[in-house]
Amino acid sequence: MYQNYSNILEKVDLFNDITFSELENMFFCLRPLIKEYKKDEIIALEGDDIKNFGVLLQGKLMLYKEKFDGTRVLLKAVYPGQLFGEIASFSEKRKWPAQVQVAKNSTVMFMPPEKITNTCTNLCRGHRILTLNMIKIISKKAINLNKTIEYLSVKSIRQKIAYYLLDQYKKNNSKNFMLEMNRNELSDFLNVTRPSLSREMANMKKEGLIDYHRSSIKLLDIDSLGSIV
Amino acid sequence: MYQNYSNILEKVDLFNDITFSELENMFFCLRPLIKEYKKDEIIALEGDDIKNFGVLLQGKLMLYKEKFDGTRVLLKAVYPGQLFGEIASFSEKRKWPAQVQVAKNSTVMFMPPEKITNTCTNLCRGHRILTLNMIKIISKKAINLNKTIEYLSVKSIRQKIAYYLLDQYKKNNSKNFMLEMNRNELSDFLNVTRPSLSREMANMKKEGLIDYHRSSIKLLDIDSLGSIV
DNA sequence: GTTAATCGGTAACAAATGTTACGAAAAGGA
DNA sequence: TCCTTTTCGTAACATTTGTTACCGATTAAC
Repeated sequence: MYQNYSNILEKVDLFNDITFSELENMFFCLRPLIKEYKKDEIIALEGDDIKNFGVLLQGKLMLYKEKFDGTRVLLKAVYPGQLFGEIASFSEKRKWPAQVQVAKNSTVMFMPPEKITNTCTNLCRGHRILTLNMIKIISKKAINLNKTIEYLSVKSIRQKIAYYLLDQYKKNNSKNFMLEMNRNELSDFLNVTRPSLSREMANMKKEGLIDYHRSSIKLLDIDSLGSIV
Repeated sequence: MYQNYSNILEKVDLFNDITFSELENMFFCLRPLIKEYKKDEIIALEGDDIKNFGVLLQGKLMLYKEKFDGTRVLLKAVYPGQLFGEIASFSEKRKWPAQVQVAKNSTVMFMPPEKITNTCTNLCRGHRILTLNMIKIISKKAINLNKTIEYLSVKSIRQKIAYYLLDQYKKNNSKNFMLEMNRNELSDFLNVTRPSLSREMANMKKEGLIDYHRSSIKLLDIDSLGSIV
């Protein structure tokens, strides 16, 4: 019954280094629940009790945070292979921290967190790796959160831009690269308004720190960019 | 040999729900390394390879982040019972993310992360709980990081204040409470300057939202505070 | 009790950022 | 190709926040 999903299951980080046949055996023990959802369905509401964490096999989900006035804010999208709710499911409170809504028809695998932490009686290799993978996944999320905090703690727009561009520079290993986001998304990510972002980028261009046209960026003075940060 | 530390070991979250005698047995397998440090010693530099994560048994440590210009910023303090470096030790890169320096003469227990994830041959109860505790600890850190991000994403000072005060309100379960931080620390936490914080608090006092004197706070209009957030 | 150090409030001014609006360039569709 | 929509740059102005400086209140040290 899991055969249909074999190619997706291979891409799930939680199942890294576990062969499909191993996995099939483990599922007898893990007993994951597989559910199909239609677009716009709501999987969980913020504050609901969380029993299982989810693994998205197919489709796309959106996480929304409810604000006081009833409006909601998009937190992030979940793509196939990714987990959601796993951090909350291991926490004390065990409440969904955000609303989960289906953006495209989706297939979700649900698993109780206890199955990750309780080793099964026959001490299988797969189970041990599962635990290790889970720790890695959560650690990685924590590291990414740290990164986000670094961006947000920076005060001036110029610093944010420099910070971001130097990160991209390291990532691309080149002074010329394309931005992965458009101006709107970037301004959102840096938590500033688009015109303010554009203005500051224009200033930096004037001063000869960078050059750009639309998404294509050229870093002209790495040292000065570094000293801004 | 671990007897000296028994009262401290009981307070370490990583060892929750594990009795001291169980722990002593486990240490034969875990083989933790216990080291003493003098004030001002440097335990690790940012970027160093990380082999073990640490558990602070006694003393106080400071984590510093190096900036481009050589200056460093205090990230946070580590107190007895807390872990440090555990997230990085489970990540791909395995580098120390910050400099670790001794603030007060300290005793540190180091443990290799593999010992947490590899169940030992005799499948002891303690080991399973250790893994569970570690997942809980990392999850909790991730949740706290999320909280910090929420504070930082808020744009206006007034929103930050409202956000913070409502959090404290929930925590204390009363409209009257004492702030746990002085103005300097609070302004630092909210990532604004002290005079700006004071000014905005004064405005909110004028408008009848809150009342305060020094550290003692009284929330006068919860609904309005809520609608600010 | 006296003195010094720290903490918090406040105000004037400077600087940074947001707001709003508009137009040109680019991209996408029919 | 032409039209529409989106994206981006830009400018004037409003608002918010930071900076600097000073003073009184509180606390700690002697």
